[in-house]
Amino acid sequence: MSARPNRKKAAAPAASEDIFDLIGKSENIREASAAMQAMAHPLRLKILCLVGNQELSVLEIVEAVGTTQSNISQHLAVLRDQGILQARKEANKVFYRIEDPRILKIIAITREIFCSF
Amino acid sequence: MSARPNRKKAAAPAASEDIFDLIGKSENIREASAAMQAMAHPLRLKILCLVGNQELSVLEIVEAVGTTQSNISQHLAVLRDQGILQARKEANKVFYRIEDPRILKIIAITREIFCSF
DNA sequence: GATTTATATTAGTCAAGCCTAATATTGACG
DNA sequence: CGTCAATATTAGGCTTGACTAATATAAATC
Repeated sequence: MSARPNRKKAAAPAASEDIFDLIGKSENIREASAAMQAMAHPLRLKILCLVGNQELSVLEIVEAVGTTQSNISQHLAVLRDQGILQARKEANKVFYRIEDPRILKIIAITREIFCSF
Repeated sequence: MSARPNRKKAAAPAASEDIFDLIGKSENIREASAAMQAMAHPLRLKILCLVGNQELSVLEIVEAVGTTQSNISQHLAVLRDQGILQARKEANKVFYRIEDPRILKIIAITREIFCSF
């Protein structure tokens, strides 16, 4: 077991810019990175798992997640600004949901991978 | 359009601990969060996309990604410590690969979602 | 219109993450 | 054994992120 198994072609082109055309534009990387970074925080991930395909008010999220209202509000803002969560205001309350099916898919797979059920 | 559409049951149990049994143990959240956080950095995401299901040496990664060797080495260490990348040393060189099919799946889906091809 | 309820915003502090530069390790080869 | 090549590690400064506490907005209710 010393002969470098499983090696495919190296994909190391002369100009280092070419790589972007193979693995995606750097813009794509930025975008994906930003979205993942927004989702990766433990509280925000908990919020996303909690919301799922429902629609929850801020208060419900605060009570379920268990931290300050201010803290939750700031995390919701991050997710909202990234376009991951959508907000709907009704009278006094604001309801959050995940509109983008791609986000739902990512969360579903994350669950599938990291949770036992 | 004012009557709160798409609302399912609120999933807001009395004891706030119960939530963990519904959306996953807090341990799962931590684990998933850590893995996502490791993958979310733009350079690290680029590394992961570049490696894919190949096996690349550090030098190849450095040249393709385009930053300092030290910088790459540190990012590789983060991914290695998280168990996302596996290293194999052969003589002078170290080859990195993604062993876990779950990680490959996440990357594939991330690509599918954020890249146009 | 004053108070209460629900949410958002701001400011300040503290910790964490990232990059650069320099140095250390490890193996190959003369 | 000394040098080169490949990779890893450490230290330093700097920027960013997160939480707390306090304050602001906005709508409902009395």
